[in-house]
Amino acid sequence: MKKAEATRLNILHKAFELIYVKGYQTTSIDDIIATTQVTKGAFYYHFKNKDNMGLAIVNEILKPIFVNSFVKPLQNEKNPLDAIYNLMYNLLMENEFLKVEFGCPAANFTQEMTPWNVHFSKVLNELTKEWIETMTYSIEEGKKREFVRNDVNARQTSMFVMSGYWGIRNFGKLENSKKAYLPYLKELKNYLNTLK
Amino acid sequence: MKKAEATRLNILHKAFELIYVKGYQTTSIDDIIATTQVTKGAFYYHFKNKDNMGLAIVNEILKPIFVNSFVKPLQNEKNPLDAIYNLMYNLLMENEFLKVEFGCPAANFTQEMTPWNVHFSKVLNELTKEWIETMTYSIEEGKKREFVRNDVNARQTSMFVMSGYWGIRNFGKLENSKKAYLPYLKELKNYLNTLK
DNA sequence: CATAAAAGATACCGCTTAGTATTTTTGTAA
DNA sequence: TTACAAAAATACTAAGCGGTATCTTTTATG
Repeated sequence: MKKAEATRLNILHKAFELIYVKGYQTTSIDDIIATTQVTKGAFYYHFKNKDNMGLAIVNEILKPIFVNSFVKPLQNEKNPLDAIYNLMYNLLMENEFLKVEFGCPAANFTQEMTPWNVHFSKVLNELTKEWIETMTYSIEEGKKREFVRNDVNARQTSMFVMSGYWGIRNFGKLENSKKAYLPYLKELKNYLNTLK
Repeated sequence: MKKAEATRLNILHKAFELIYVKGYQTTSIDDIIATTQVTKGAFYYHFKNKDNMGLAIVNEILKPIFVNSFVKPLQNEKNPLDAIYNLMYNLLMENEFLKVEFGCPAANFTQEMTPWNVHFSKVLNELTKEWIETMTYSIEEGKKREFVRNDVNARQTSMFVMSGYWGIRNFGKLENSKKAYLPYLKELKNYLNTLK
């Protein structure tokens, strides 16, 4: 990897961390260049402006993480209900990258940027759509293999599950404790069992 | 009502609207005094600083709305499952105050302020706790009247329901359409039916 | 090794921010 | 009417913001 590319990625990674912790609007470019040890000239060599960098973060950092952690675990799994529960358990309880006190990066971005910048909304919407679609497909396949009742509406279920995840992330943030996740996970299991 | 008190409340109401639409951090005091037609001197006569005003908004504006719209509809209802569904339907589809494109004010505040100001977290936590508690009690009562299965965990269910609500609000914001609410509501109904 | 372009450093600009200090107006009770 | 405090207006500050212009260093290539 070229040095310039390394500098760029370094900015993206560090900035993403800062934004995940502090929020986008309250993370200043001066904050970013201070923690990356990169000067303003270097920053503006690589990015046209702040939003340009923000979009790069979503596309180049958040998206791959999302696909790897949220989408892939649902693919090529035989029993979708187990896969969904395991995914949620993993994301909430075990994932070392996602921290309870900072919530869900995608949800954070959505809430903060949606009123301001349509480009963010667009990309984030594509991201969530991919998740919903994958989960929906996974449930449909599960029906064929008789892991899931035939009268279950796959898309409806996917949206219901995703909503719960986003919501409990926000609640965990408020409580600042993973304990808040446990009753949610238990009830998620109950709910998923009713779909068998 | 004294004129001074009217000025104060006017600031709180207008500021709340602005913050609901734009977010707390990105709503400046200059924005607020511009839309309220109140001068900076008047603003700082009534509030020590911005966060002081923010807390007053949560306590004096958000809290009463929350109790009226979220908590009261669950009280003195015989069938908690119907009450919960009707509440959610009402909040998402009919409530004239809550707008799909701006999400849930309480959730917005939570996400934005939790990393910064513990006072906000505390008040917001009390708010949600009140909701959870009311819903939990309502379900417990429903058990006694045989509207709800006896093996249902009331608190677990409440947290599950609340999470879904917060999550779908964020999703609605992203999609910018109430259509996103419909599959959620359908599946919520399915879920609630399994608790009978 | 020369050279040019890529990459990065430095200083600064115009503007906005939250907050303060000071003055002026308004309401009310004696 | 006067006295005085409550309420509001005005002008200002210091710091922070995103962004630009300009200069210097590094790197790749003939």
